Amino acid sequence: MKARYKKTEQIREKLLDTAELLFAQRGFFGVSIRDITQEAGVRSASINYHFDNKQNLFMEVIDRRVEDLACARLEALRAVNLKDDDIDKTVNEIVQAFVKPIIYFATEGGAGWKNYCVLIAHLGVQKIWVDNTVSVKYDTHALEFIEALRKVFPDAGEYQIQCCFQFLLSTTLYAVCDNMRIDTLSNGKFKSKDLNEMAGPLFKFVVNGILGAVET
Amino acid sequence: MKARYKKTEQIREKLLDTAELLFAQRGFFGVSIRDITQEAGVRSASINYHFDNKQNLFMEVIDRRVEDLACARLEALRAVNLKDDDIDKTVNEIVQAFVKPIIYFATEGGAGWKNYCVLIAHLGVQKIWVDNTVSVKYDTHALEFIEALRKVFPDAGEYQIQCCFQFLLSTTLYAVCDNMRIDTLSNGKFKSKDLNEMAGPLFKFVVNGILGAVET
DNA sequence: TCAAATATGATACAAACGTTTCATATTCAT
DNA sequence: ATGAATATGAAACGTTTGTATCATATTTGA
Repeated sequence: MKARYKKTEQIREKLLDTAELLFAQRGFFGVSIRDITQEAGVRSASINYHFDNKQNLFMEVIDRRVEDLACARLEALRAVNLKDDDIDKTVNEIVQAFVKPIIYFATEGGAGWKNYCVLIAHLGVQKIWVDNTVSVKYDTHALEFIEALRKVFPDAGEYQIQCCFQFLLSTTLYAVCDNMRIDTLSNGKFKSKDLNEMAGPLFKFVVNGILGAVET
Repeated sequence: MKARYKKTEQIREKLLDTAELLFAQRGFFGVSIRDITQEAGVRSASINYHFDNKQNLFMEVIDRRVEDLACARLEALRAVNLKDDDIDKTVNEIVQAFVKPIIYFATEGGAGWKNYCVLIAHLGVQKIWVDNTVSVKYDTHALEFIEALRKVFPDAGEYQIQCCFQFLLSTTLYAVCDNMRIDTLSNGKFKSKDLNEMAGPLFKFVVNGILGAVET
């Protein structure tokens, strides 16, 4: 680990913020090192100096927030009483433990978090990024949620459980991806920015969906 | 419209197939013209000759199948009796009208269709592509599905209806994106390739989800 | 069959790419 | 205050990018 001056930390943060924004908008290949450095107002060699190379900068962008999100989710999940007899309530709590943290960060965490959520939403549907980043960083905490679902539905098929988690994941990711599709489809009547407003319908949808999908 | 020789059609198809495959794997910016022409075994100037430029080739890749998918969906949707009193059944038919065609094409339509589905799944979560391609090509038929849902749930809020369509869409797109996440999360026990196997749980999930989300 | 239309192959272009270099300037523990 | 460690600025590296050129070859309707 390279020793650092105080000011360096600020430049690294600035570069991470800018990269996060641009990667979220156009993806890894759609953004050049000069795009990032120009937007951040630093020299173009900065990224190679501070992060070695572009790929590594990308990894650090992902890494920077992965812990916060995973921890918030797991903390919420561990507060759920999986042995409760009220299955509807338990499923609801599991779903909320998964969804609420990311919605919270996306809406209240500042611009950085917002961009980060958009970014991982789009990484999640691309095999190359799932292999190289998403799976590596998120699988362990994803497995805890799958485990929780299994405990709630001991009689359900393993495949049904896996599917339910995938459906929960896809609905959540698409909700935070900020593609503004709902804006155009509703003729501007509704804004995809209003993530908190969507939380209600989303919970109902996923909870009822899971309860329906594990039915034997 | 430029007149064409017979053989040209074959080269254009070959280029579209190859571009479709590579764009699906790495996205628009992750693929160069030389990547495509090399893989297709033609000279690198071919794309500019046959398609003017890279962006236009991309558009033609999208265009090539958009009609087939939209038509299959709308045909199925129009066969649904929206006035039926059995709401569960009607919702199920609407969902099937939306999901079945894309699953059919992705599994039985050959490699080209498979790649195409992966591609549009990943375009759907990126604002730049939603704006420039997805919305342009798919909004009209999406609106018909939203309209159908509204007819089935005349008392539901407009926002709930919009959300339901978004949830239906996200679950469907993620299912066909072929990111193989379920393979790693299940330790290889289940394969995301088995789209037909997932169709059952998916229908149950989405139908029950919608019924739950529109509840007032 | 022949002339006009269209496709090919090889090559070239300027611009943008990620990365490296290196002398100079700044920082910080001592 | 000093010296070793670290950061900066400007320039350049060799590739790769998307696109254009143009003489030659092929295809086609007449």
